[in-house]
This record gives sequence, structure tokens and C-alpha cells, in this order.
Amino acid sequence: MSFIEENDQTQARRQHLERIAAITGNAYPNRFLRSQVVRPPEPDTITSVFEIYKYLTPKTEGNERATPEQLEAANRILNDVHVALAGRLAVPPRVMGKAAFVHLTDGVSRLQIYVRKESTKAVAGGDDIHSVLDAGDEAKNDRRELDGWEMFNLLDHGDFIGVRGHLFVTKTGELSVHVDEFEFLAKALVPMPDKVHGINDPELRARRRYADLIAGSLKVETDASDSNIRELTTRHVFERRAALVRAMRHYLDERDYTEVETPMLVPVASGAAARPFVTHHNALDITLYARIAPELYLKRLVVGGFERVYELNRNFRNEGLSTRHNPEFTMLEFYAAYMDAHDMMNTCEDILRRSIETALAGDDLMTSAATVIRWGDHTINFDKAFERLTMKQAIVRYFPDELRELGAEKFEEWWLDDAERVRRLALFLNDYETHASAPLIEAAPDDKPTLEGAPRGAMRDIIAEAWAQYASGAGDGEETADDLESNAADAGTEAARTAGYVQQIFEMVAESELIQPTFITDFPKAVSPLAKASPHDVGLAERFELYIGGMEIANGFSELNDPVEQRERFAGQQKAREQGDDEAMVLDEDYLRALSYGMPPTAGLGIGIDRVVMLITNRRSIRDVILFPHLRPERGIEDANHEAAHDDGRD
RNA sequence: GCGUCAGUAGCUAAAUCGGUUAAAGCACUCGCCUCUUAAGCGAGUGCUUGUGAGUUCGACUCUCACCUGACGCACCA
Repeated sequence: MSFIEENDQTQARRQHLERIAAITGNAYPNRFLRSQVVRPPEPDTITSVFEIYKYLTPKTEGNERATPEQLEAANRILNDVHVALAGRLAVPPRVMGKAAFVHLTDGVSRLQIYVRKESTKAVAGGDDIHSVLDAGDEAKNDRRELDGWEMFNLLDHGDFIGVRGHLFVTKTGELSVHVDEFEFLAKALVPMPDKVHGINDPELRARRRYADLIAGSLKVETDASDSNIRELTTRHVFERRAALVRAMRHYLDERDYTEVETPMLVPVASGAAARPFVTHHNALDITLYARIAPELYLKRLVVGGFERVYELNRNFRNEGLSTRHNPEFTMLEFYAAYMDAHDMMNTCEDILRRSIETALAGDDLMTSAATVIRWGDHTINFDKAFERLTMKQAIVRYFPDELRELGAEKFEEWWLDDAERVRRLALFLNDYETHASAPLIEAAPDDKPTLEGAPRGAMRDIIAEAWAQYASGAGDGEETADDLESNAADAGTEAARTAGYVQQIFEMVAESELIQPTFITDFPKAVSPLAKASPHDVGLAERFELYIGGMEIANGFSELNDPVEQRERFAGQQKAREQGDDEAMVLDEDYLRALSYGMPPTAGLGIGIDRVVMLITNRRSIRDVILFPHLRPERGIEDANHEAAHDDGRD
């Protein structure tokens, strides 16, 4: 039946609802006409009224109260302002004998209302559409006056009401509405989130985002909380997300990029290395895939004469969930004819810096410049020029100090050009990373398998010994190395395999260290089937990735526009696929045909929007920046849904 | 899929080495209170301690399995 838990609180609310329905005749009226004082003809909101009139509230220091003269001065003006406002009860109705103060919220701000037993009325039916159209027609106006105090005592925390009255400031200096009459608008049948703690359980926050958002608007600031560091609420996170997306669109629109929408359901899922979701079109009786990237469609448009296009929308990848991965995620992809990867790197830097600055400018929760953000314990600076490193430079720079000396040898940059050394290093690091703990636990007297926990000398010996095994080839048989080897083998050729290892090493030693915005260049061609080769090195792609906060944020390159070479690259991927790499890129025959019509030299860029939002909102989990992230289905609710579907006669 | 940690009332949560009837605050119900503001005062309802087994005289506490989640790994160029 119902999925709402039964308890004393839900019962009380339902009883209140029944009483209200009996008294008003309709507990869910269709509309409430709000006043248009602040910005006619827009209806007044709690936020707009509060923002406009709060300047009249007397300024006081600490616990000091406003003087009667100050209050009188403010009230002289405020008492003439008559408003009709609506919102949700932000507190449980707290009655003091014959009067009550409660707060209403519109999801952003809260405003206090003052209700008196003797004078405040409740009304019902007054705003029916006919009563407005046929004003004065008594027969059609079913507006009725009710017992205000009785109605007020049937209200619960979270209910919606509309109020009419005039503004005033209380003795404590708070802007309030002196309510002449109010109207019941809608019932909250379940208890509201805790006013102090909100919702703490991250699962519940994501699963019931509506409740999470409500919690933010109901939360009170406690004495204990530092008023200087206001918390970024869920509402703020998504306002910022919207501001960022708006700024990015604006940036591109201003520079003559055309926003387009290409297919989400595609017959060939290509343009990236990922497994797709599969679905079926009944009428055509064909298999369709949810797109994994819009890339190949956008380049078709460049062929067709759109010199600059962008798409900001969802991609779908059938992969695991993590703090950085959601099966559907938002990507901005754009393409510009006659540019190359270097131009695109500059553009990437510029759009991010400007969009972030625009998105954060005027955000009253920002304490510092809009281009300097807090990311966990770090400060990320978007003002400075983004650093640019080749993949190998990054490996050398971030190679762990405790591993620099491997046995009798010393790690040096030239190792990365030696295929055999690269292979052994990758295998060693992988082993070291995944269960470095095994030998280290033996070395460490306590149960802390960290480098700090073990005696320095013993640690060096262990590493030296482990490395010696790999250097002699003895470590190759390790089970843990198999996955890595098969991964690297996907690419086929010797050079590609080495390239794969270099990339693995990069990800193991450098990626998480790249906190400040850093471009990584010189990607192996073998792992970049859609990118043009570097004019300086045929083994490299003219490609870059941007890392910030230890995350891959953007990926761009000079687009391969030679249809013959593109076909060969696809063929290479096809081979990898046949060897078992089910994420190798799929050949798209129509795309090759499009390229054959001729595509100008073009550069493209993809920016992971969710991750940028994580950065600018200081959120460590992608689930915190996606309104409804994918979660394992809730137990029980599936069955309830299913049952309901059957009741509807749907199957 | 693997590992670590967690799950106590609607919410936030306490409970010494395995030991009496499983604290408390918020919320809810009733009463009092006409400028309160995390309103206050008084009284009251509500927990088969995630589920199921086991060890024990005795289990929130220990063991095993399962469910759910967080984090890490794997997967994800």
C-alpha cells in the first residue's frame, strides 16, 4: 500500500488534514493570489519581500534591542505595506496563549508571521478563478470566513499557507507579517527534517533530494555554529551549478558557437572508449544504444559547415559508480574549425577561468576572490596560468620519493623511453600499490602498514628486494599483474603496449597529485584513436587532458580529419575489441563517410561539468552535485511501484 | 566483485570489561502562557538495538550469514 511509514506523527497530520478538509471543503485549493508590491507584475515572494524591506529593520549590536523610537520609525513605513505571501511553515506552530509567531519559507528565505487569536481570520475559496473573473458576482464567489484560531491549531510543520496582512518589525527587530487572514494551501503528511541537523545520511539526502532541499530551508543557525562560515546548502550547490552552466553557455554563445542537440539514442555507440547501455526500438525492431559521447555527431556538423558548435548534455556509460562516476553525467563538448590542440588548451583555460569567476561572482557565500576556491585542505587558484606538463614530466615530478632508489638503481626520466623498464616499473607499481601492505605489514611492528609506520631502513630493503624481483623478471608471474598486462595488451603493437604502461604509471603516481589546474600533454597515439598525430612525434597524439583537484576535468585534441587514417585507427580498435577489449572504440561507417566530404582542421574539447561543479562547491562526491544520482533501487518501493502499475492496467 | 568501517525511537544520538527497566534533546500528544525566535514551563506516547542464526546464566555489546550504506580498490582512456 502506502510507502509512508505509519507512526504517531503521520497519524496526527492525517487527522489534522481531515479536520481541515471538513472545515474548508477543500484542503487543496488550486491557487493563491500573491501581492505584486516588489516587482509588478511578478508576484511577491518571501525572498523578494524580505530582501526589499530588511533594510528598515533597526541595526543593533549584540543582544542590544532596538529602541522604541527606531521601531516606531520603521513601522511607520512598514505598516502601510500590505502583502499577500505564501510559503511553507518553517517551524512547528508555536503558540503562546493567544498569539503565535511562526516562520514561512519559500525554499530560500524565511519570513516571520504574527497570528493573533482575537483578530486573525482564516478564509477558504476566495481565490477561485471565477471569483476573480466575475468580481462582485456574489453567486459565484464562494469565499468563506472560518475560525482562524481553530484553523491555525490544525497546522503542522511543513504545511503550505497563504497570508494577507501588513509588514511590521517586532520588539526584537525582526521583519514580520501581521496576518489579517490566512488560507490553507497544502498539507505535509510526513514529518519535516530535523531543524538543527537536517538530513545527515548521505543515502537519504540523495534518494530524497526533495527532503534534503527542504531541510536546507528549515535549518536554523545554532549558537554553536560559526556565523562567519555559513554552510553551503544543497540549494546553494545547485544554484551554483546552474550559474556555471549558464556562464559556460554565455561564453560560447558570445563567441559564435552554435548550441546543438544530437542523438541520445544511437545505432552505433562510438566516440569514446566505454561500454554503452543497450535498448530496443520496437517499431523499427533495432538495437539502439544510449550515447557514450556526442563527439562524432558534432564533427559531422563541422563537416556540414558549422565552424563552431557545442552541446552541453548528458552522456551515458555503463560502468561502475564511484564518488567520481555516475552512469549518466553532463559533458560540455565543443568544436572549433581551424584551431589545433594548443589553441584549444588556451580556450579551455579561458572558458573555465571566466565561467567559474562569473558563476561565483556575487555569491555571498564566497569569502575570497571568485577565482580562488577551497578544495578540501587545498586552495585552488584559477587566476594563475595553468601549468603544462608532458605525461612523462608529470611522472618524473611526482614519482614517490621513497621509490626513487630501486635496489641498486635510481629511477630516472630516460627509463620511460625504455620499453622493458617501463613494463617492469608498471607491474611493480601496480603490485606495490594494490598490496604494498603485504610485505610492509611484516616489516612494521605495529599494525600500520604505512611507510611512516615501518623503520626507514627496513622499508628500503623491502622495496629494493621487491624491485629486484621485477628487474630480474621474477615478479612477472604475479597474479595481480595479469589485469594490467591484458589492459596494456589491448592496444596491440609493442609501442602501444608501452604507451599503455606509461599511462598506467602516470595514473598511479601523478594523477592524484595534480591539484592545481594542470594540462597533461603528449598522450600516446595508440590510446587516442580520434586525435591527430603530433607533427613532431608520430607516436604521440596532439592531445591534452586537464587535471584539477586530482581529477580529470577536460580532454581535448586536434581532431583527426583524414578519413583514410581514421579508418585505419578504427581498424586498430576493432582488433583490440576482437582481442577482448569491450571498451575499444567502435567503427562508425557513416562518420567515415562524413569525413570523406572533407572536414577542416578542427580542435575539440570535452569538459566534465559535474566534476567542475564538485570543485566550485567543495564536494568530494559526484552524488552531491547531481540532483538525482543513481543508487541501488530502494527495497520495497520497487514492488510498490510494480503493484501500482498493475492497478493502472499497465504492464 | 574485493577490503575497511557503520546501521540503536520519525530525526540527532548515549549506553564503562558481556550485567538492573536501552539515556537525552528535537519532533509528536495534552495542559499553561498576548512580541516569541533553536520560545519557555509542566505532563505523556513512542525503540523486537538493520535481518536471521549461534555462543552465554545473561547480547546493543562476542561469532557467522544476509540486507543496506559510506570510504578505498577494481572497473571507468
